Amino acid sequence: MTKTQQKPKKKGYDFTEVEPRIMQFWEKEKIFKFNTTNTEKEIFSFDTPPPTISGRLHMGHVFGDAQQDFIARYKRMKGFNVLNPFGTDNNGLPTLKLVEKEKKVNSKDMTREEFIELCQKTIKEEFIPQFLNDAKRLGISADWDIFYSTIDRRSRRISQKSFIDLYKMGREYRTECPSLWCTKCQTTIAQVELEDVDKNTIFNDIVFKIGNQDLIISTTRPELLPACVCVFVNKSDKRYKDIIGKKAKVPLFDFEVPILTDEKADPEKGSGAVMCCTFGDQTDMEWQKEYQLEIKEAITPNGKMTSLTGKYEGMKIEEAREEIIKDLKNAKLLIKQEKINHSVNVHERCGTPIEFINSKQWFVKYLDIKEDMIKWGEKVKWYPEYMQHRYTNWVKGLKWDWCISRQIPFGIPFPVWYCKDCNEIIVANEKDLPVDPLEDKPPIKNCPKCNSSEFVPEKDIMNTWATSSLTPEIIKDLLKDTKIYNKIKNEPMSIRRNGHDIITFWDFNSILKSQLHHKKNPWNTLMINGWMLGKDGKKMAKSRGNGVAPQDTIEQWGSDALRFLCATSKLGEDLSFPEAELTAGKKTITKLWNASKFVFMNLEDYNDRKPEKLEKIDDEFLKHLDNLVESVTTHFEDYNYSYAKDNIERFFWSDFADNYIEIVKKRIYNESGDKKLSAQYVLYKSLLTILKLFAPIMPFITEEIYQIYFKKTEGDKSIHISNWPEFNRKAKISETFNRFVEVLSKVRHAKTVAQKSMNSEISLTLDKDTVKKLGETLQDLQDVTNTKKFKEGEFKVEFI
RNA sequence: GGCCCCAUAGGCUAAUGGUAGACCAUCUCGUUUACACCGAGCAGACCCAAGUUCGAUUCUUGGUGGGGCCACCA
Repeated sequence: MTKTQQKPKKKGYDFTEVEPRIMQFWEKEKIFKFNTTNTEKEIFSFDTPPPTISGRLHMGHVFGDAQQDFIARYKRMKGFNVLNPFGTDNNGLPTLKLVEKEKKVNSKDMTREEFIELCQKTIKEEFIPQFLNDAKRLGISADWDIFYSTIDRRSRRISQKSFIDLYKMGREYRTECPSLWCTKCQTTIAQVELEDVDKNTIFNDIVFKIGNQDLIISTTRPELLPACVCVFVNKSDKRYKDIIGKKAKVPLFDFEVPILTDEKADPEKGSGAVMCCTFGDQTDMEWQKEYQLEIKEAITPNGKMTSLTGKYEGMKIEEAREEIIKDLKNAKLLIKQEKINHSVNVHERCGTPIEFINSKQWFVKYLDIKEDMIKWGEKVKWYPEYMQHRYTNWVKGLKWDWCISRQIPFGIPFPVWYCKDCNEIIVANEKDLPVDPLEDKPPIKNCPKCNSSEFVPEKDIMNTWATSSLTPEIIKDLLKDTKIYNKIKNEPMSIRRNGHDIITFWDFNSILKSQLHHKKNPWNTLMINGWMLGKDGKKMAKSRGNGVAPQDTIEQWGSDALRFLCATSKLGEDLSFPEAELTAGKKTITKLWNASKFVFMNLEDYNDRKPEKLEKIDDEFLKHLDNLVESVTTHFEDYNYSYAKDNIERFFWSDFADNYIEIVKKRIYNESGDKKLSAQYVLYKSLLTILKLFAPIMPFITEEIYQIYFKKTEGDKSIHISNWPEFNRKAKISETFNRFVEVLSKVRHAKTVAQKSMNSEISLTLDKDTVKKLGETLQDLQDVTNTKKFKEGEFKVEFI
């Protein structure tokens, strides 16, 4: 191959070279560093839900993170001292599963300490660096030095302290009660971790005997027969009038249960008679409480039948169900089977139907303060506003206190021991935190109640949200040794941004904890983002194959283009991955590059001077620019990044590139002195303004252009810490500019219709009124339309 | 069953009590002092019904469709 055949050097904008370089520049120069010594500057702080690291950054992260970053960059340019920390969530089940899979280990074969160590090591070395790199590559402007993990020492300490404080406040209690239980994960789960799944099942009509009389009971769960404690019928149900108060014999198990009445027994459903087992479902539990029914446990925590079930003991739930059905058939006690489809509550992580298992669990008590919780939600500024309904509806629907204990080996332990003799609860001293009761000794030698010296450690760990709900505390604690700490420690953070799917998780729990601890909300504002859906309008999922990997998109289109796409939909709304926006974004980037190149080609003799007097059309254009700045600023203030983007984009393409540049071309080429200088001044100023307005959305291209052309004259190290453009509220737009553009487009139309080129020479006739309106700008109009002969009269375009 | 959001051209979206503005795609024409990742231009849309109104895409109610949350689910 000869030298002449070498690949020609790319002359356009090459994001593959620019973006990684700019990314390194930001990091090296610490452009996004939170100033911890300047206590004067107003702070704008972000509390972001830390992503669970279970692989690489995905589109879901990108969509929300990008939207937050638009705001972070805007606020920074607005002059705020922006606190934009970054955290990762890795103290829960997903991390446990990930590490077990990745390291091919079983957590049960290891001590808790060993496993936690392995988790932290694996996550820290193998997952977090890659994840953070992806986030940096997207241009997330976080201060990477302010970093936490929800399992690190600090988080463990804060989480345990929160537990102890709430316990001392009387907000936490431990009790034996039926809890939502996953027999696969072998842990209690919270209401919010449930998912509905439609399942095909069989509705069985089973015969109970009342003396010689048959009573038909319909059930989907015959395996719970041994746990049956009574039968309910509806008072109004005439069929069963005579049997109320009598006893019914449970088939196969031959024990008798009373027949009671309750409004919840629906005569329309099944036979109208329902068996109550403790605990088959939530209604059973409510009945148990209401009627003080005996508690019978048919299922063990690992999903097997108990000794109560006699010959079925040790079978799995499904096996026992099949066996019992078989035995009922043989005994001729099963008279009908009907296939039905009903929805079942399952554990969202593993899909296992949940059971209610009686066990000792820790709870945060909050059902008594529902009214307060609703009020606290009202004090937050919600963007968009309607998202508050989701919070309020959730609080209104709460039926359980918050069960915060989990029976998994990995997580933050309860800082609790129990007296072996009297069960007295011993909590750790605050100064010893974090502790692991399995390893550490209790803070006292003898039980204060019974003087016993033997203690049993609590081996459960706390639910991950018990910790994640404390991220504002964790973030503040990271800054404990800095000058700025006093300024932030008692103030709510400025904003939390997260997806609408976790309003009931993080937002709710965070508000609750902050209010209980400090009687204050954790932040002033909530910014709720929607989801990035697949191209088919459905949630991106591996199983659907509609996922798009951000790494691929960035490689092919660049981060700016991907961010541009993320700015398409309104705040809070879901977006079906609009591939066309990548094209639009890329075009805009190229156009910015070329327009800048053009502007500076013509500014070589400019030297940053301001003309004595601006040409009329230039002055008018600046007023338009002023209006643009005003509207874009307003939109960003309301977190309406999509409107902001739309406004800038339109102005840049249409007003600036297609019109203004064309208008001043001739003047710049042919004139000198103020006439030329006026155009140069406005080109410089308007291009800089456009770049600044675009900077929050497309940080890389705007930084590159700034560095090449503007840095020398403007002086700021980076466009992202330069000042946001000011606007003049008095900028009233006269009719001149609009009339000018109107005539221009009419001439262009005429040329198109005549199939002439845009710079074909013409003879132009304009009416008197238009000429008057155009005033001094007439010459510019003649230049841009390439008018060689001009006269007054009825509008006409003639070709020469 | 209760609640929330959405419904505009082929796709994605905007504004508005007086019938709608972009962008992508299509089509036509043009193209050399920034840009064929270009320019100019044509064509194309307010889910249905009732009500309020001089007038509704916009407000109200109901319906239909899509998304979500909650409850029920023997």
